[in-house]
Amino acid sequence: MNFLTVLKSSGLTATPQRVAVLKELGKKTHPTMEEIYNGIREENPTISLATVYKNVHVLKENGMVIEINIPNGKMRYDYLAKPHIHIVCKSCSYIEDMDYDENLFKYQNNLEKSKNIVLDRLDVIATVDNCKMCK
Amino acid sequence: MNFLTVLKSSGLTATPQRVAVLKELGKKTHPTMEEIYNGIREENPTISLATVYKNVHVLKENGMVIEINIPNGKMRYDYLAKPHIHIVCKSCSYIEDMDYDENLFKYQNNLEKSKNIVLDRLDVIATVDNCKMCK
DNA sequence: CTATTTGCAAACCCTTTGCAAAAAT
DNA sequence: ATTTTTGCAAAGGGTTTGCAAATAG
Repeated sequence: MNFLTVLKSSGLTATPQRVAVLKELGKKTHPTMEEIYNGIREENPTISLATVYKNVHVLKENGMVIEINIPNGKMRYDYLAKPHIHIVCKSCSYIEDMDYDENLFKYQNNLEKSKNIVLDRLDVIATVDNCKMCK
Repeated sequence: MNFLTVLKSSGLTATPQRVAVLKELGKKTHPTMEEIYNGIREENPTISLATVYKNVHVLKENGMVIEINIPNGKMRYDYLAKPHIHIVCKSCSYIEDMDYDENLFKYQNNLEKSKNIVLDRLDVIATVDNCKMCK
């Protein structure tokens, strides 16, 4: 997967910093801004945090990245996700991805029909008190 | 509904400020901290914003209030809600409540069974680009 | 050559905290 | 009398912004 090409074909300016942000988002799952920043700095120590913020937002506005709003936590970002839900552990903040299932699609369809609206997104965050990743 | 009694029967200290916060949350739907604060100040001009924050968190920890994490917006709070989802307009931030339906209950049950977990909450936020409240 | 992006530092906004005085039980 | 809460002001933490220099197209 060529991140530079992905950017150009979306009509975005392909600076090394922007490529690095996209690459970093393709690497980790659900990183915070700080994690993206620190990840990039290993190879590109001169990038600034402000540039990471600006680029993540550009990618978000262009539909390449989604924002995950975790209760009691920092904002997290996800690259090119097909619709899925997030299971968040309240103890350790570990995030697990889960696919949509038939019932969720039905729910969305019923909602759109009954209210005569088109949903932009349907974000589902399930929280659990503990998970298998907890110490 | 007697808010003072509600507090005492939960074992909480019933200060006038805490009663006022609970009363305000019972009045408005999905207020922000600032809106709760300003609402209370009409009748109780000496309350401080810090006190509102502290009390909302006490109420949240005692299960009387839930937190609604809207994309690109301020945190909002909701009094004693039976499970429902929120439809948020991206243009004007208007929030509409919707009941769970059968499919959503099925989704939650399947999820809990298939992963052998018990969910603390299942938060669903649907976003739309425009709504009937938009100017 | 023009438009966009970068990086820095400062500003911003919401939220939390420390602490002494006040109030609740 | 003891414990909890209040209110203030200061600090904190994440995010955004203004702007001149650098880079992309």
